Amino acid sequence: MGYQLELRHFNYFLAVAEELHYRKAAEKLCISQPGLSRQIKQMEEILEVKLFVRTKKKVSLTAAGEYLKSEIEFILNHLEVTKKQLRHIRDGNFGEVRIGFLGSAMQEVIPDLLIKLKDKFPGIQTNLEELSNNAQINAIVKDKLDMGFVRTARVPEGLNIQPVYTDTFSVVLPELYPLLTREFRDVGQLAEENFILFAQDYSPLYFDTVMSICEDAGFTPKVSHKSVHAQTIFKLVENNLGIAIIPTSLQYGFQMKVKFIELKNIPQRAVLSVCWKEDNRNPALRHCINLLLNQSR
Amino acid sequence: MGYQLELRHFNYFLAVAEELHYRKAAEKLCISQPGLSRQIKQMEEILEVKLFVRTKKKVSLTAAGEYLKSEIEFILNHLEVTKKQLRHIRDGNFGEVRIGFLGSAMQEVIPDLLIKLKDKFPGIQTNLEELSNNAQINAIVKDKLDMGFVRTARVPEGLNIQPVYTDTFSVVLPELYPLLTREFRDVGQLAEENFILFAQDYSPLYFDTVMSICEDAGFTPKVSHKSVHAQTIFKLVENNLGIAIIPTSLQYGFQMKVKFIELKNIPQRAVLSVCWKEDNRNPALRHCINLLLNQSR
DNA sequence: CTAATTGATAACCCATAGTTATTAAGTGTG
DNA sequence: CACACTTAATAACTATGGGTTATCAATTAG
Repeated sequence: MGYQLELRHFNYFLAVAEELHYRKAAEKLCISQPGLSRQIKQMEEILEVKLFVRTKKKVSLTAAGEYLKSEIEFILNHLEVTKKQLRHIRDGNFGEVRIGFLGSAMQEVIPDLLIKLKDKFPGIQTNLEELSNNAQINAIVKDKLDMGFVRTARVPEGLNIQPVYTDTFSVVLPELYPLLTREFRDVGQLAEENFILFAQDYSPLYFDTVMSICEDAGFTPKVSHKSVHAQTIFKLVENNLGIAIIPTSLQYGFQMKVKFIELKNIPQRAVLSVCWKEDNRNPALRHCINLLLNQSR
Repeated sequence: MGYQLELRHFNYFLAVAEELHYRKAAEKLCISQPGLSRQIKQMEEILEVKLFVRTKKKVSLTAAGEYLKSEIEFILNHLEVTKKQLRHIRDGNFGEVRIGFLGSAMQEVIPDLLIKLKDKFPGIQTNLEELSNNAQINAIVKDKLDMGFVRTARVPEGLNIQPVYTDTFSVVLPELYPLLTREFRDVGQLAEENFILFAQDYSPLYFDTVMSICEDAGFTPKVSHKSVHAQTIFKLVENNLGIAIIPTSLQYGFQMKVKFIELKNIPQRAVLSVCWKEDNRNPALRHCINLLLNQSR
């Protein structure tokens, strides 16, 4: 009767909603099954809404339960972030920003940002994680990440995206490849080679752009290998397994027996963008974004 | 110890944060003061963060407490909205949309929307509230309102705005005013009259637009009265206390002894826009916005 | 000084979360 | 169909800890 909804109910509800099995959920929560049953029942009474359908050995969510699940996930995650921020504030820090990035952002943009952050906002903690374009965007939507460095043109509704670094492309050739830089005119000369590219699902935009570079030069490349790490690509090139086209800045920081020819005369550019959720409540994020966008102009 | 944060703590914390006085807060919560003291202390232990400073008869929030207050307010409000939505889903309804509006939106746009909603989504409940531009925008930012009908050009970051109805302006004159419609050429003829306008802080854009209409006609109007209700303005005009310039559609629905002359030949238009929060999680809102934006094109 | 605030502490009580034991109902096998 | 073996719900009990009252220490006001 005069009961009150509590966070405990939320955790119990989520466990059942995930397992769709009272005993298993109770085990996961380290409580007994009847206790769990009663709490869920109580929750339904408090909310005056049926959340689960128990029928013939099967537990399933009602429409309302489905909706509640996503909202509770949102609230509990928000709470976790808040707790973390609280500790940062207590320690005299301003907050934490969780940053996702593609490996290629580590060459220029991220070190720059970190140095400027340390200078202007020494209190802001950073938490870096290397992820694919899609993984970053999903994490940002779910508030698991505050911002991401991606190579993509379109993002879901509710996300903002701004270019922060524009790069030419370069061809990567084995060190002893019989073509001198001064003899190089355009990519068409490499039409017969095998190409090694970043995997399409890792960065669809990159993939399409490289294809368009080749098409502009009048051929369709034979793609022999796909990889997600620059190092792997360079290694393959070094071993004469093919050639590659990559964003120019990626060449720095590797010691490989390969040579680079920058494609200055084509219109395509590799654009690295920063992406964040419009309504992210993390105040430290705003400072980061401002630093990034002002420095690049 | 192995204590756990609960919603109860949130409500207690908010009461103390608002009253800044344990006894008064305890009274408001209908519990005893020692109980409240203990719960707050426990909360600080769980979070490992001091939330209040108790010093010499005065209770005040720490920086962390200040931050937590705003986050808890956000979470509890979100929870209330979720509960309401749950009941709508249970009742076979799709959800509830809380709509704010300026009085002038009630003539055309809102009745239209409500009829279409009833037709296409009979399950969506609406909750209408007449508010000023600013009050609406603040409420939308704080998730107290899902959408608003405003006359303004700029909105804070995170809000979307789209025009839904464009209107000419009309001059409002007393019924017996010695100027026939066919004699009317431009507003300049009314340069010597007193003007009655909507209050500037009620709708800054309207105010500026009317000023620009007069300036284009080569004079600066003498503003004698400001009001927030169309009815009041008409009443003042009826009693020869001045003349007005209003969005044309406002004239419908009133029985007043005034006449209207539409200003068809000036470029200014009164634009009514719909405004909503980009990341609003209310699924019913999307349907509303889609209905609105499709119908107006 | 005394009186009247304030929030914190201590000791107690009882509501209720969580327990164990059991039941009812469903599923599947031979 | 009887059988074992699930499942979640129910009943009765236990004990944690939220809320209570009584009191204290500290500050402020007169």
